[in-house]
Amino acid sequence: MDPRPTAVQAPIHLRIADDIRMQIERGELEPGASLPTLAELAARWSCSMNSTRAAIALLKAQGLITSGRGKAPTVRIQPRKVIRSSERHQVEKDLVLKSEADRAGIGEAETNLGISIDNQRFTSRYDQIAAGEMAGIFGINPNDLLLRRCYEATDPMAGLRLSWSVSYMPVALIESNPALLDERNEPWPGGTMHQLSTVGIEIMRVVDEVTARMPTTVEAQTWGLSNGIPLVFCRRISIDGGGRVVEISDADYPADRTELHFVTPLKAWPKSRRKPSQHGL
Amino acid sequence: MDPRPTAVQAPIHLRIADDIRMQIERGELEPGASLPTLAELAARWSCSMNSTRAAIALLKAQGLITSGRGKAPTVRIQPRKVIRSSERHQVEKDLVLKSEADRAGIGEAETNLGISIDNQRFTSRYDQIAAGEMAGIFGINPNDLLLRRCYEATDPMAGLRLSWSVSYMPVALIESNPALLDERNEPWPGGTMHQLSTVGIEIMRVVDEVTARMPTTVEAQTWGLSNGIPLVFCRRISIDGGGRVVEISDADYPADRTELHFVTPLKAWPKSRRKPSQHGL
DNA sequence: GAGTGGTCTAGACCACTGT
DNA sequence: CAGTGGTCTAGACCACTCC
Repeated sequence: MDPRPTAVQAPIHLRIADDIRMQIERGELEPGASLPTLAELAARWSCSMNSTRAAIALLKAQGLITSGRGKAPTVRIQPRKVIRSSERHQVEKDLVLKSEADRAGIGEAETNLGISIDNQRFTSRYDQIAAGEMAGIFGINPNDLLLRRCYEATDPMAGLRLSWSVSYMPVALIESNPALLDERNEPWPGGTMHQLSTVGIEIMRVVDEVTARMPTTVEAQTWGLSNGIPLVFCRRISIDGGGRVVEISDADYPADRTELHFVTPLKAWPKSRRKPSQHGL
Repeated sequence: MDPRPTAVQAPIHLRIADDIRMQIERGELEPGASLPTLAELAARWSCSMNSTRAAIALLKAQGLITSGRGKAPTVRIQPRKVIRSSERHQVEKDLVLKSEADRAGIGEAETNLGISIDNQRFTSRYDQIAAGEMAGIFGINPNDLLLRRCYEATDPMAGLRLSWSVSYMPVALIESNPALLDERNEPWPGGTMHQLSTVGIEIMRVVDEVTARMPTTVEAQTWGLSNGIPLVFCRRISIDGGGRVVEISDADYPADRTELHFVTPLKAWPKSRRKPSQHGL
């Protein structure tokens, strides 16, 4: 019944890759250590160099190693992860009540990354688009206008992207304060929460929707991602007291240097609750 | 100064892959549609079939297409995403107060996936290990024992993994109820929240730490993942009223069929707050 | 300059899909 | 069965690193 008569020998490049992966997991190859050269692997496994190339390519695609011309492949060194916590939502909301001096320099720009504000080149770009497919989330018509704000921070030295996000807000909600429609007012002290407060909107709930995907070739270049590193995609939906969706913000985070934290406080059980029934034993 | 005299022509396989990717993004190639064969691509781009293979392999590694022997590669069809919301934490906590009848069938097993409970084969395995590197998070000694509980659900028809998680709890915290140490009591009606309640522990805060990584070859097989699909990794840390870490739970989610939702309620501004100062204009 | 990995070719064999 | 993609080889040229 089983189409395979016995266990079929796995392809040579998979066996080579698996062997190296196990050496890495066992710690025999430490981060930063050099792997055998393609020629050495080919000799050891009695196969062509193209097969060893395929094995190395697979490990690169899995994010385990890095390689480049002229030098042996090395075990990938995990960069320190930057933590981005959902507690920031409350912090940003509280900031609205502070003085402009306190809010200064806490615009959308600086909140995106926890490191070296001085070494970031920050750009923001505003335009207006039809809501289209996003109309359903906002509960508006597809022809209604959204203000689209694109934010990007790059490292001017390396030319690499450090953060990226796109924000959408219905123009009808905010046009009573024309300053909100003008990108020349970026960076806005206090960020989006304060911007919305100027038109009487208070965010009461934030929903973060998280998934991941592989970057395209150009995205990998833009972020300076080595092969095999996914992008974590987070869509933040901000909702006001009336349950109205006010803002949607999409952001990408490189998985090798980012960890998203979400804190969920739970309501206490009533003091007078009956003791839960035992189970088992 | 620039080492590149002019723009260097990108490698042929990247140009082919990029061309196909743009066709997909523009909608000229719909999900499920067949791509040109390797031979057709080779003829169209005047290159060898191995180069077209490399292009197809790259698109597979980026999760855009699927391919297999004997048939043309096709544009990947995105499976419907299962939503796993952090609001479940509160739901599970509330469940502890319900009757055993209400709690029945809501163990760790069924909470992992939102679909077809009948078609899951569920396994759980308990053992005890030294805390080791996790001691720091729990605030215990590395030699102290942790109860490790491994949960896995598989589709008995396809033989594929549907969910997977590992939970760690200090044995010292729960050994006063020996039933908690015995895997034969799985599935426990009401799940971990109820188990902890039997030893007087109430979870007051849950922190979810989220990142992503590429699966290894065997993980891709186990989950039935096609190439280029990352695994979203979520570490859930459960904390009681005294700020003590009570449980750590690690889980993987296939990024192509999972979306993690995190809801953050925000505290209201005081009614008497001063009007925020305007900005710009 | 020697050695490395990256790119690319031509060609072979095999497993699998369709008809 | 013909046609497809998957695997694999041998060999070439190039860009890059290190000595």
